[in-house]
Amino acid sequence: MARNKRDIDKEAKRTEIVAAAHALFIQKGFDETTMGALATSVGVAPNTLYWYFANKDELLLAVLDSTLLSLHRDFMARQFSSFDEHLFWLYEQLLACNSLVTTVHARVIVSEPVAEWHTRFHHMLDAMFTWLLVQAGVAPAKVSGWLDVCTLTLEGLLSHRYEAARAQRALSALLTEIC
Amino acid sequence: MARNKRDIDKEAKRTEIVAAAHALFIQKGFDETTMGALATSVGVAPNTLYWYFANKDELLLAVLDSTLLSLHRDFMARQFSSFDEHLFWLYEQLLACNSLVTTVHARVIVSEPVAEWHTRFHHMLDAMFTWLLVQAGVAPAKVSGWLDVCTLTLEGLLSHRYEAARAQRALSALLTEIC
DNA sequence: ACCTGAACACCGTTCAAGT
DNA sequence: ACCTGAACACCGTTCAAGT
Repeated sequence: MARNKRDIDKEAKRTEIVAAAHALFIQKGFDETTMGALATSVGVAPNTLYWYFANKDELLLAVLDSTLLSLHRDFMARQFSSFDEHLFWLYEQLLACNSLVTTVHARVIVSEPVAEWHTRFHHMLDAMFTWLLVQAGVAPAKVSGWLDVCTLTLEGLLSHRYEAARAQRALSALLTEIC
Repeated sequence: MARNKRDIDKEAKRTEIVAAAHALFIQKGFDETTMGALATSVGVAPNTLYWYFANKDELLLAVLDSTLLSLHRDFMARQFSSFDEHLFWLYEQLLACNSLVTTVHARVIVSEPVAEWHTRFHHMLDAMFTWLLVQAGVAPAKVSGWLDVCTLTLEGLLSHRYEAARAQRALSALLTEIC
């Protein structure tokens, strides 16, 4: 996309803003991060942010996309020996940005673009779980029934911030029963 | 609690406000319901609400409590022939106020009283599911492992507003495997 | 005791103006 | 093209004043 130096600079600035927003959204939360605070963290006037992003929700979408992209990158760079290891790794990764999960669910109701992103995200999760379950030897006919249980349990564990031990126990209960 | 006429009037007014807030929170959502809109809906000045409730979160807590109370009342007035029927009934009841579920999860992070209410609510759900699972003949040793899976799946189905058929399928997958 | 008008602090966003 | 100061609309909340 970025053709000339000007485009590259603009892209770099966008990336810088998204990085700062990512840090603040996770540290303070989306609602608690004001555009003013984000602006000072980047060293710019609040309204300057609106030259790069139409509004706060588009900024959220950019943060979500970049988070998912780096998650995917890390995933590809790893080898997993078992279904368990795979699932727990994913759990730990997502736990680091669990406040984003809650934020998405809150904004889905009021923002159409966020709702679309949320749908796409779940399609991705579904595809991943289907692959994992089939890989683990679950009969394809039974997969569809378990899909939502797996996804929702995982998401619930994140948004409720359960201690690692409890999350482990719940995921284990699921796994031993399915496989 | 209400001793004399004055207390009764005050309690009645509080109940009226809570009822109006309940309707608006469910119809429009918590964030999208301004104190001003709620005030006009009750026919009073916005700041009058602060004579009855310290802030918007306390109003939310009152709505949550009243919702839970009437749910409990309805529950007691019913007979359930099976675990399935019981669970689906609960699902349908909670679906009617699913936006409150999302709101609670969003406010838990920032409001201590809401966090306490949320903890109490999950204790209640845990107790209920334990009772149901034992009733259904699940070995007590296995109950604790399934508890969180049941709770989180139920909550996830609500907050994601899945169509009835899909929710039915997920809950059925859980039930047939557990029992 | 109960209610209100006016005001405050804050926040997302816009706009006209600068370079 | 990129950035800013000033302003706008809105919202939760407070406060002094009314009855």
